[in-house]
Amino acid sequence: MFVNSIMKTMSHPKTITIDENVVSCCSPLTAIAMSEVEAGDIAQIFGALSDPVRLRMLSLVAAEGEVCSCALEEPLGKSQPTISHHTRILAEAGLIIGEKRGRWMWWRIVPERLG
Amino acid sequence: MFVNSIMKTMSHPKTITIDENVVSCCSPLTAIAMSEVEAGDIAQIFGALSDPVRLRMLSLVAAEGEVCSCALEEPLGKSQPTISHHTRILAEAGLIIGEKRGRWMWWRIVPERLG
DNA sequence: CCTTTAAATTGACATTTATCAATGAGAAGA
DNA sequence: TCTTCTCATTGATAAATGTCAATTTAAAGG
Repeated sequence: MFVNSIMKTMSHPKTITIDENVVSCCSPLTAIAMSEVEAGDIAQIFGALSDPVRLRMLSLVAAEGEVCSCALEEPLGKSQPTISHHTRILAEAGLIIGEKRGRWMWWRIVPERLG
Repeated sequence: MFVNSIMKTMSHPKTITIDENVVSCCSPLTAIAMSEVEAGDIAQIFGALSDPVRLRMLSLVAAEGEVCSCALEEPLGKSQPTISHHTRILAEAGLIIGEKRGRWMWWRIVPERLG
């Protein structure tokens, strides 16, 4: 239910029709793993989503539509530098985008990424 | 494109109709963040997916249908204890399931989780 | 039993990560 | 210009993570 989309980037199942009795468990695999580069790219996105504070942050930004950095400190119970740290990680993963207006930094989700 | 499914577990956007001029950027948010418990649960799943080795491992298991632990060492270039470590994390996140047959541990994906 | 084999566990270590206090940089207003 | 305010950056620290060598556990087969 959760990870549907990611698996589409992986190779498709292959039905192996070789005689099961002959193939020992440790014979080389017929499939080739996802490339290291691709795996690293995708892992970065999942890494951004692997922290509870960032998930709650995302849920707030998604619910509000647009949120100022300073408004996130109180509901998340984290210091200003920590909020800045997490917004940066989400932004670097392309999940949110920020716009500075005057003194304030406004964040919103990137819909193509978080649909 | 990647994270569609997760966002459905987050609160829905609310249209705020309060006078924009009055609301300063740091007034309290109207939305409530995802609970810490829920965020922790989801973060665990994303955490399992946030490592390149585990993503490549998943791609191999998905492609082969069923893979023995020992068959993963060579294509992933990791030691036996490291493979065991990663299969355990994927299994604890409910993404794969293992079955011991004789000496061998066979892994397959949990389709309801990775569909 | 004893040996062999596959996997899990333990212990150690280097790297990464989350956090905050302190400081720096840029914008707005008096 | 001077002060205030918001955010970013730096530095420090504790905790978590990925990795492997060594050991233990468990299953098969003499």
